[in-house]
Amino acid sequence: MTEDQSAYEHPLVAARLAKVEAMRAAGEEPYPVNFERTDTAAQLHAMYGELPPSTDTGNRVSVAGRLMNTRDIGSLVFGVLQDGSGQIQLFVEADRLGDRFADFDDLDPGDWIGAEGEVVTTKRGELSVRVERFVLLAKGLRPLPEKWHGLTDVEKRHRYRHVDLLVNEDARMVMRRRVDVVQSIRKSLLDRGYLEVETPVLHHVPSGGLATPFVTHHDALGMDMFLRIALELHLKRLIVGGADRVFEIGRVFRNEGVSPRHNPEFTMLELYEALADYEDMATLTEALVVEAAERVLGTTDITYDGRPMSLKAPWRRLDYVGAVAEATGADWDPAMPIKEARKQAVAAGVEVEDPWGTGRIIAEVFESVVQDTIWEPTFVLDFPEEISPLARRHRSRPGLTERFEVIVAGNELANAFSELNDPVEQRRRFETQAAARAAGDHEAHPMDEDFLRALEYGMPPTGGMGMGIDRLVMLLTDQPSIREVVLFPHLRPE
RNA sequence: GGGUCGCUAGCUCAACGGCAGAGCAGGGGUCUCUUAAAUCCAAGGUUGUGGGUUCGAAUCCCACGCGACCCA
Repeated sequence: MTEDQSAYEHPLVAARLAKVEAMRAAGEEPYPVNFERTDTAAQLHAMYGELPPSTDTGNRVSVAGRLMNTRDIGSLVFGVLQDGSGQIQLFVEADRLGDRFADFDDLDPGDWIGAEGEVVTTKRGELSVRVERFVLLAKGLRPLPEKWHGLTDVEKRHRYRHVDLLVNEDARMVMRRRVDVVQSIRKSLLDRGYLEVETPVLHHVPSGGLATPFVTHHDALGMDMFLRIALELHLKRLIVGGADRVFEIGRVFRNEGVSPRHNPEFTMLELYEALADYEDMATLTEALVVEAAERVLGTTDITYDGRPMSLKAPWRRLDYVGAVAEATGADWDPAMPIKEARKQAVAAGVEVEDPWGTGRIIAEVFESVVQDTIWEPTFVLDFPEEISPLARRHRSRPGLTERFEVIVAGNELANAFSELNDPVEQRRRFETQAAARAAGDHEAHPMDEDFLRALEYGMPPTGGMGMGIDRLVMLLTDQPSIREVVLFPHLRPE
């Protein structure tokens, strides 16, 4: 069945193909060009909420969708029709259909049909369309999964998402909520005067983040290019160009391992606001998440992985270095000698690599001993400069930057800075990163002269924030894996 | 990259060294009020792939493929 060549020879497919050929032989088209629908399933249910049993409404409608199941009672058949809005029962009587009744009986689960008839309720009270006429809209050649259990094999659900969506209500719910979350964020930002923009996916320098890029090649230009790992530097160019508030919701690509929390391509929101700092970004980040939860779920009290969680603002605040100090019972300072930092890290059970400075070591200790302990959304504030090459120095704390991450359920949800806008300082940071890169750190930020040139024209004080949309959707749909919230997750070919 | 587990009919699952089975779907019947309809009959398999052990392998061993989870 999985081999395309032999699929048509499979008895279950061959039987359906034979029906197609029989229809054509009888002068009927199994894949007609169109069908006029008057109502969807959801519209009918909304229109006739609570009718008593055995009601004839006198309303003649036409509906269209996939026939999911039939219950054949001799000269009476009940069908379940599923369209994009929901399901509606078809009530099919031999008396009413005449010669065509046998043809209805010949339909298979999975076939697309259009049906016309009066809206009625059955003796049991089920809202139905009492079919007077029907037409096959598209023959399904492959059998549907089992009607009760549906498709449960995770690999098949992801590989054949179209089947997953048509038989699993949960899959449809997750897709719907993802769409609603993105719409909510877009609305929240548009309402605040942000402009939605699109920036290049193909980059000359894989900049704006610390990650390994995918490399591709431009034939005509004869040069390698990189799929973007972040949206940051082009959006900042737009702030230089005079935009006050911009955002982009776009796909970024990171050439790293696949895990329940990482897909090689994922969706990022990034936004930049002139004359704002990271405190403004914190307020905005809370608002975006709260508004999405309220619009999509109607509440900020959610359950994730079996545990309750409140998304209500204000969120807890935690000092980054302070949290590491508390968790390890040792004093930490980004200015402390690397030797000492290394010793304390080892004491905390963290392995240290040679090119790392104190800031990077603190970051590793944070991820190892603090991050997993955070459940409800928490701002972790003031990151070491070494691991924050695009964030401005903290206005009062040496060695630190004005940067926070939002950690939820042990995962990074968002990352924001008061942006570094001093081009000379930015150049110095890039040079430091380039040195780390030369020393073997493949995820250090590369030099980006083109961006520096933009900064040299003057970027106003700016706040910026990036958020992982997939992770937000995971939270709001209570899904443990990113593969459940990405419609078509990465899989090796069969 | 390492470890553990999984892969049997279209789908959901049994059988765990001794004749590969069931339910649903599909085929043929009965039934005008079903909601996973009920019911009778018949059919459906290279047990992920390739080796090996054995009188005998879905089952034990090895390799490979794909996936899940954990670790790096």
